Amino acid sequence: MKMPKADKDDLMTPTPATSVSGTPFKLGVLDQVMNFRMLRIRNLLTARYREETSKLGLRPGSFGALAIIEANPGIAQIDVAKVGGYDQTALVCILDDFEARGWATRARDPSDRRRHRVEITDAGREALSGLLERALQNERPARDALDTNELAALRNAIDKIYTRLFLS
Amino acid sequence: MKMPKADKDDLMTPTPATSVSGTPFKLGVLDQVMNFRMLRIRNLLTARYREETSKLGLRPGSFGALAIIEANPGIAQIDVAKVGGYDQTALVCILDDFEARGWATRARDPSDRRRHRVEITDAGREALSGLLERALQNERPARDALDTNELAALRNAIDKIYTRLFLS
DNA sequence: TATTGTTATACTCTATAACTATA
DNA sequence: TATAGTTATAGAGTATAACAATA
Repeated sequence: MKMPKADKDDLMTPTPATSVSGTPFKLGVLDQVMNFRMLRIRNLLTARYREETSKLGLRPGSFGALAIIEANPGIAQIDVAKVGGYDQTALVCILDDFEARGWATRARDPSDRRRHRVEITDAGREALSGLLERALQNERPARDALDTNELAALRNAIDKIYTRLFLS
Repeated sequence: MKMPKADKDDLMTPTPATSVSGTPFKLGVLDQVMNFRMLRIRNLLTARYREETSKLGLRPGSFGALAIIEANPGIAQIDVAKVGGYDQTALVCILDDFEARGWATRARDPSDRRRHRVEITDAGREALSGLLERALQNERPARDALDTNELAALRNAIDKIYTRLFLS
């Protein structure tokens, strides 16, 4: 049976066998898949963070939405959805929650009354600051695994990929 | 209001503003969060692949499970779950599906009759080959965005982080 | 007619607990 | 008593369609 091989396969040396209760297991062809490698560390990075924020009753994506609202005063809901990659209907729940917490306000746009201008409040900014701190603290171990050059290289590679994928 | 800053912040130059229908929007503090950057490209990478495989009736994780079974002949279900990071009950459905398709077999382990030894079939290997090809084809644009050195640096950084996170 | 926001709904994924058979 | 596998079920997340208000 023939298995396809990744391009530049020589760069893709196998991941150390995953050890479960002393016995080593292999990942097989998954070693060739870059997306799988990224998935694993993302799952590890996100698990604890999700656990913490869900205790606060926050939906996944709340942090991102709040950050986008803070950075773009008066942005319309639909643009928050587009920028953050959310479903528009999911945002309705998130913003209902933000209003209930006093983190953001909705107001009709006078120049286009279909639109709701969304603004962050001072309480929202304070909450955002706390959420950012948690997020940074959460990925601290990942950052600390790399030296300055390695971190810069990772950042460079990720942004190059994003630019390529997003613009094509 | 004070916002916390990421360590090594100087390396984290802002992402180019995301343009939606001509208007540029900012990502604000999200620029500092490495996990957010990785999330965005992973979502882009996975979207099309998920779409294709779900048309085939495959559950998310089927590719990974099949690869692990292929690489570890006779592995027990619970070890597939541990290695791949799956919920054990989710694996039951995945393996039921594999058996129905003739991709894998389950058999009692004579030395411990609680365990099911899982083996891939020739048809399963063929299916795995096709899934791998799709996965590699899917991330081709991401690989092509990087030169040889950049790809090696990305791989190095990801594996260093994984090793650190997994062993701590 | 198209767009923004909303509601309702259905479908999927995940997590939990309970059950069996084996050790 | 603990483990491997299974089943059933409830909860959360996501996606879809339909609707009201506005352009």
